[in-house]
Amino acid sequence: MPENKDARALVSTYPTVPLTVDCVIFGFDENSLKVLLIKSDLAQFHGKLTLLGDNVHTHEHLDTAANRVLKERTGMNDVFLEQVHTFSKPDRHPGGRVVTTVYASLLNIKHHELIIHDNELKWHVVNQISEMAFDHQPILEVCTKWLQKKIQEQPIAFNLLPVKFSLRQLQNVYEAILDIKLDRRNFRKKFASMGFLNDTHEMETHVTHRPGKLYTFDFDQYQQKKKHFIGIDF
Amino acid sequence: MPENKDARALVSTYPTVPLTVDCVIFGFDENSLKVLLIKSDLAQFHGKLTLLGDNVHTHEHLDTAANRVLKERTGMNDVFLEQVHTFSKPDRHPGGRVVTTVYASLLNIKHHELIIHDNELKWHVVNQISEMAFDHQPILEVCTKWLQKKIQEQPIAFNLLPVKFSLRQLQNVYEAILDIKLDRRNFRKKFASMGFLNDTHEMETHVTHRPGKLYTFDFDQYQQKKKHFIGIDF
DNA sequence: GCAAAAGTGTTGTCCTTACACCCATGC
DNA sequence: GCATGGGTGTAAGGACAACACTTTTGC
Repeated sequence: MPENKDARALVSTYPTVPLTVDCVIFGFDENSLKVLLIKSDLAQFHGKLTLLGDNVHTHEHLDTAANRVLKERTGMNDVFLEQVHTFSKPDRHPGGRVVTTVYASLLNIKHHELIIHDNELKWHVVNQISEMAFDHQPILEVCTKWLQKKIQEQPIAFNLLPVKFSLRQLQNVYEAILDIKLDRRNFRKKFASMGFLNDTHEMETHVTHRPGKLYTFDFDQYQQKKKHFIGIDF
Repeated sequence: MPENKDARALVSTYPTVPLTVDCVIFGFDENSLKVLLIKSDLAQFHGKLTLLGDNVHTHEHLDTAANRVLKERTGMNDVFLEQVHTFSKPDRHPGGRVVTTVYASLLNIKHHELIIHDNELKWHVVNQISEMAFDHQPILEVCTKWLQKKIQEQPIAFNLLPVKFSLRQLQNVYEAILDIKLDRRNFRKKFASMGFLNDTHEMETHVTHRPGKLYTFDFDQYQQKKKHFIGIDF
């Protein structure tokens, strides 16, 4: 039988835990997938790399906290920010029990020159990162896998590119993130047939080869045409 | 410059929050998707339906907590349990700030007769649930969408069925969860061509029509053959 | 004129879809 | 024998994979 408990009294019996958010901010430059990292403050991790994180305020929504961290650490408003997973191994933090919810964000490196350099904030090539503080290395791996799946299902690769981009740049994003080679002709046909790319009638400039056309992504078209049923496939 | 902070001192400055886990336990019976729910203890929600939840212990991994809740509430060990999302709206709980991490689980109703009936633990047809306590209604919607995506990508529909099942039962699972009609012949061809079904050479019994063959799902075959690259498609 | 990448089409294969008839069982 | 769902094949269309040559630019 329900005991008609008082909510506030009940919650006051719950143990409490420090919460943090960590942001995995992906960027793309020089044909490599990069991630924005800082160096740890903590003595235990003497200068090891960490994700951009901070504790969550007492009455703060985690989404809000992630946006706040992104802004505090980089000065930027979010381009795209999504909750990926919550990590809770009891000994994951040397300072005691801390649960962290991880968000991922994608942005264009060139559009967001780094102005804040606290804790040596810098872009790092994802597959050249050797060692990180806390459990941030496995967290980054989870987020990279998340990104690999995501770019195949949703048009978020465009967030990594300038507003106007060439098909080669787009293909580079896919090849770098998925770590595969794609056939150029088939790749172009695929995107042409989708109908989400607008020809700007502009061309690349200052390239040492034949310039390619520049396109923009037509988000409205995508919203109208996007699929809702994919098909059973595993 | 890093300040070489002490980890424990740093964490002690973080605000702390009560954490819970909630389990969305899906089952399938009488051609309907069902979910296991209890009635709320709380005065505010006088008998409204809630997910199976509990607070997280001080040094407990969230995965462990979810498994514990599943066992405490139903007496069962998990069939399949996966973290879906963490919900943190500051006012989501009338007792004050509570953050909850939601896990989803799928199991076969017939294999797990309910022995515990605390808080009127019962199966409810998912699309006939009118009102729930807390934010559990939107949480359930998120999990239902998660399930719709998941059954198209991974062979988890089998967790909802007996070990030996007919193709009709399998198709019913897909049709009920995705809320679509599928062509019977194409459905059968699809699964036949996958090669993950083993013919048991047994038949349905006590059915009022021609009995269908019974199959088992070959998990080893699946592990060997499963795809790793799906293809760009959005 | 040379290097480097852009641009372009066809063919075969496979997967998906649409669709209709006979069969085995319980009653 | 009748109602109910089981079991089966084929043809057309669409998507994907493989593959080579010409064009444009900077230097």
